[in-house]
Amino acid sequence: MSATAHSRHDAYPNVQMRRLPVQSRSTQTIECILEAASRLIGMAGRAHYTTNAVAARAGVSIGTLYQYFPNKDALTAALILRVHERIADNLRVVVETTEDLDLSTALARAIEVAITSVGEDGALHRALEQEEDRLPRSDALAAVEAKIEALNAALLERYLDPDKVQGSARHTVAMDAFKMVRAMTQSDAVQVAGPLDLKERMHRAILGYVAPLCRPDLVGPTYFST
Amino acid sequence: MSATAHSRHDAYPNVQMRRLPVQSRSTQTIECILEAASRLIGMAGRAHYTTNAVAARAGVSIGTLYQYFPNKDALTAALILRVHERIADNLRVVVETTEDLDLSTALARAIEVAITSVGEDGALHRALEQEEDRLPRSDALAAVEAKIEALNAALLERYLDPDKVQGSARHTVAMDAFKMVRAMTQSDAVQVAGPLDLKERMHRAILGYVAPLCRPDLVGPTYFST
Amino acid sequence: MSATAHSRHDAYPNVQMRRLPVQSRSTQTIECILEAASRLIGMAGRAHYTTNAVAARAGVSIGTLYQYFPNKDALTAALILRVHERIADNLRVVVETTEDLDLSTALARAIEVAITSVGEDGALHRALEQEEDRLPRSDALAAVEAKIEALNAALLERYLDPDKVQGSARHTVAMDAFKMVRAMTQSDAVQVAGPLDLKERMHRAILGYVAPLCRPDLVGPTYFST
Amino acid sequence: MSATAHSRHDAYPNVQMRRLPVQSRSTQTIECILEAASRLIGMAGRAHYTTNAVAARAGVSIGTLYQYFPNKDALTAALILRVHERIADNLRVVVETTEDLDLSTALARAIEVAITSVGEDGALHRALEQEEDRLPRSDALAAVEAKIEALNAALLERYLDPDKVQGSARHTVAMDAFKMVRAMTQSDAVQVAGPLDLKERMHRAILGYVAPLCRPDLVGPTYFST
DNA sequence: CATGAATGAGAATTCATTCAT
DNA sequence: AATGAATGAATTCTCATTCAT
Repeated sequence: MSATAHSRHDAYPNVQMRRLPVQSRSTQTIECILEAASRLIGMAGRAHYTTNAVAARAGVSIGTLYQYFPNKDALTAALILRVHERIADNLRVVVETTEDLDLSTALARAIEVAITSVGEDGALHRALEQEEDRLPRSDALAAVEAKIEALNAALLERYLDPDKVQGSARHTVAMDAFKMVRAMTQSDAVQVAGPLDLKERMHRAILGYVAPLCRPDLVGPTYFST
Repeated sequence: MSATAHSRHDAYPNVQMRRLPVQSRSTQTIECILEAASRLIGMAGRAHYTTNAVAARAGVSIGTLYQYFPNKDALTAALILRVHERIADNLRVVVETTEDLDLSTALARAIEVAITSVGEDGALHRALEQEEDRLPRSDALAAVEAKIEALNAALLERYLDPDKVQGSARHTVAMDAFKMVRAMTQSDAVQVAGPLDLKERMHRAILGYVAPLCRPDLVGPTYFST
Repeated sequence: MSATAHSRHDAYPNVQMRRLPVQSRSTQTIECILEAASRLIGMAGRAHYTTNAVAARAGVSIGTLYQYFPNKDALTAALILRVHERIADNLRVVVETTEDLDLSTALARAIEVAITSVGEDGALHRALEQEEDRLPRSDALAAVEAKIEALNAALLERYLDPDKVQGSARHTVAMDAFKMVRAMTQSDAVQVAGPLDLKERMHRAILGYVAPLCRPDLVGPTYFST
Repeated sequence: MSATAHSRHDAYPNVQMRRLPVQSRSTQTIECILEAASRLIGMAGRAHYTTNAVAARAGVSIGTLYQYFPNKDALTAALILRVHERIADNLRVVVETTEDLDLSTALARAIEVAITSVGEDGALHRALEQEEDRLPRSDALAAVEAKIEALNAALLERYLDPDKVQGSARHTVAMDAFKMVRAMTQSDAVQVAGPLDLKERMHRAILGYVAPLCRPDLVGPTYFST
């Protein structure tokens, strides 16, 4: 191999897809492969995430998989992109449906969506995060991540108090909130229920961080003054 | 080769150390191995974390490594244990040195310690977290984790308001705070500096979450009332 | 795989041996592997020259092969080196034993040696020549080739007429003669016997080329004047 | 997939073309495919000579390629045949245009033609030679080779002295000369220029071999008598 | 006839683990 | 105890070939 054969430790693995799906059959095949990959990396742990296993689970031959993805990393990268696209989609919905709400209520909705979406494939998210570090950031991924950041910023934009946070710090705060949601959602603590369930705890945490930086009149009910 | 040679995918890998170090030379050898493993898993990424590489880097033969660790997972488990012990040590110091401080000041100190310690081996922490999911939780690890939880609880115990949080929820809140620290520390946002630097953002976040659950007279300065 | 996994088409494959044989057991293992590789590439054709086949034929496991050779190209390069070393050895003997002979007799001896040596592994030589083009020229190989050129030059040096060939052309002529021997020896024509057997034809060819460039008094009997 | 899908290592690969081109469009397609194959095997090295690459380069689908060639070996065989046909064509021209010249001049012309033709696709020639060993000799190829041998023989026929070479040895000598030309032309020494350029060296070599076997009155100027 | 998606045997290579010395 | 050569199952990836459309 050339560039090829065993490129597991390559500094810059090629992460682009090999063949763009033009016909509907191809699109479906690719979807099957990604779905299989998702399940394997999410359920069984990295060790079972092998290209052969993915192909088998997708019901296609290993050769077909490599027709679309030049190497395993490209498949993983496609998976990462897909997950981010779903996050962006969810965020977009949240942004659109919270335009007229106060901060507290808006956050409650955002958290609800986050919990639901991560509940579906939390293990996948955790597993992919590690891979993300190692893989080169494709343009497509960078674009989606930019969109996510923009959506996050848009979500908080209306509430942030210009006197307390300015410029890029606005984005930083928005991303902090986003990361807190991700972290708490994925954490083992998810299972814990009871008088203080995850949703309320997350609401308290995010609101506690963000509210003091926002315009008081748009915050809504908080946990402070009591 | 026997059927058991490759235990990579075994359901329950043996995670116990093979031989407890009784002599000082052994202890030193083990320390070398763990140190080498730390560096490899932390710096180069999981892909370069191989038993042969660890042995080479530790300056011992692969046979010697297997003298002390029955398999790779046992080595990884030892690494995880070690990291947790360090966290516990750090926490203990924080607990002891914040006994008489108000919540705000105590958290500031805790955050400082966390940032420093993770700054030293953050990549290691991230990499190990994934392994942790897969490996069986050894008694030793469970004990250290219990200690960490206890220390966290102790840290907040004095401040939490019994009217607002009761029973096990106290632990949950403490661990939430701990996890928020871990998550924010390890996140890429670390690099961001400026008017709102990481330390202050973390302080805001944790305090925002915890303060409303505490006795107001012990909280100290917050970001709310402004 | 790192740079590794499948490097078949790499522009610059690593061709160095991985571990130099220090113990006698290792030396023997390497020798076995090279011998097996020789036979496979020589007898069966490139298609059967696979690392697994080589290991099997050498009676070692595939892992052992890769302990010494980082990839297939390195094995091939070692083979090429070995073949050239043998050529150099043969040449050295010829040079030493023809010091006092006339050109015609010296060439006859050289041709005899060449026919014998190539007769042993002519197919190997042909197969390796192609690989040689593709592989990077290691320092070791360059050194042996330089030695071969020097020996060839030394062989002819005494006979060449300074008035007819000067400077580097002397080397060129020597190498031409050498290549003619190689080419004719390896050619299918080898089988042809009869009134004009291979040995005589080669003698005629080389002598016909070289003699006119040599000092007449040192040439000895030729085929011309008749 | 059927057991016969991979015929790579078959003892006797089918080397016949599947469909004789009767229409001009087919002829053109075949020509495109062969041209693409030529370039790939010649320029990029055997490793890039794959059926898919050939089809892509030829601008046809892989299915179309297999319409005309039952397998890869058949394509290679067609390539070999084509190269030999070109050699035969060149030889024919040389024979026809040297009828009335003396040996020395005729050889000079032949060498010139050889250098030119090999200069065009020398790498291709070298690469194909190896394949030739492995593939079964088709009737068509045997015929062209016979024609080449006949042309070579014809080229020398007039000059050879019946007293010095008889019968089949005449052919042997002719082919020796031909092979020497091929070998020297393809060798690395090609690049060397200077007082003794390739053309002169080849002339010296062939003439040195052949002239002593020829009728002195037809030889022309040689390098001997000096 | 042409297309190109799909196939899968097989090749290269890695790495956890064993065991003779 | 320590060493490190040897092992081989498992993994990634290629490419000749088929066949439904």
